[in-house]
Amino acid sequence: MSKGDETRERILDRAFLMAGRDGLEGVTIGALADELKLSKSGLFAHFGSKEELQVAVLDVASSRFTEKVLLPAFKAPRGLPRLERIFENWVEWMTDPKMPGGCMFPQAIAELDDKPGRPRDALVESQKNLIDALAHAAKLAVDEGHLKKSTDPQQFAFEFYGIITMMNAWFRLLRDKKSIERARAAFARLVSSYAP
Amino acid sequence: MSKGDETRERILDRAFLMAGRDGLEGVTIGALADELKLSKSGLFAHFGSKEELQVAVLDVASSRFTEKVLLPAFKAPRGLPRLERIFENWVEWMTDPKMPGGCMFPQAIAELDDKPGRPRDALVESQKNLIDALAHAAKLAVDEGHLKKSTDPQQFAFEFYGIITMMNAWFRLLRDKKSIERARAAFARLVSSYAP
DNA sequence: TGCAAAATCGAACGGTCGTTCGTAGTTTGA
DNA sequence: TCAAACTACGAACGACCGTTCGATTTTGCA
Repeated sequence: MSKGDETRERILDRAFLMAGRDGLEGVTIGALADELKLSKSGLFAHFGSKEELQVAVLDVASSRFTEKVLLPAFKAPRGLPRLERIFENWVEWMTDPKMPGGCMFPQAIAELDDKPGRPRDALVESQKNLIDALAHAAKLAVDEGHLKKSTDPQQFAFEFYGIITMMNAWFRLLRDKKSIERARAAFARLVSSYAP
Repeated sequence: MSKGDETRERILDRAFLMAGRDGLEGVTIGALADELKLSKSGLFAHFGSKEELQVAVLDVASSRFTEKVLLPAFKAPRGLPRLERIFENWVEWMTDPKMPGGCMFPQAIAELDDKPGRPRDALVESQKNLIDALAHAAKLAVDEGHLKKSTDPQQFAFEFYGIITMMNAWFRLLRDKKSIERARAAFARLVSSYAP
């Protein structure tokens, strides 16, 4: 890997954390350069525009999410066990102390939902992929007979994601660790209400 | 009402809308002054600091929410009918075309959750009040025999709010009108899974 | 080892940010 | 009616924003 690519990775690694704390718009070229002891112009040259930097950060975030939450769950058998693994991995991701500012996606969604552009497009695509992956896992659970036949996988994914989203909001804003147990209870109830 | 108070209301009314579109941090003194054809300094004098302006906007938002979503629901009989009214009022609030940028709370939560200060405190308090109001309405539904006795009202409020939050995210980011129907379906399932 | 290419830098740009201050105009109550 | 209080203004501030550009250093291959 060339020196330039190495630097680029270092930048994105830091930007990824910063985005969780301060939002995508809060990832500032100057602040980023300071933290990494680079010059503003040197850092800037790696991306050419702030918009490209944001897209790159979003790409990093979604590939890390896939790597930490989705892929490991494939080691669990398809169906309910895999859904449960996704859930637990996701909880861990959202509360990971190595990401003190938390996951950047909720913030990015709020920031970009009314702001057309390449970053928004990138976010929409990654969120659609995520939802599809969830719905697919739910479909497998139906096929395995773990969820009842009439289950709408997209609806299941919607409710699944909603529980996680709510947990994150309470956990971050209210600093309420009970939110994790609440989320687990909600997930259990979700699963049982779709039971065959 | 004095002239000054009138101006202050005009400012907050516009700021309220702007915050839904651009976030609390995006409510800029300069942009706000331009839209209202006021001078920056004239507008600024009404609040004394940006932080105070943010607190004022948050206060406006939570009192409008109470007025539009919670209070009208008191006309419905306590218990399930009232919960359903809250839900429908809330859906209307979230998708109100008179608030083109949507509700500012999800954005404010994401923005402020890692940023200590008076705006965060104001937001936390208003969100706690909201949750308590929801939990109280759920408690009444238990008392009325509309939900089973073992129902944890706070847990019910958590899941209720989660459905709304998810609906909002999909509706805003994916521009998916189906999200409203998904939310209604999720709410129905929530209620039925807590049925006595 | 030499040299082109790649990477990084420093200085400067116009713009916008929140904020301060002295001043002018307008409302309001005695 | 008249002065005091209130309201709004314009100009300027230092700080930071993203971005440009030419110079300088570092890298990696022939």
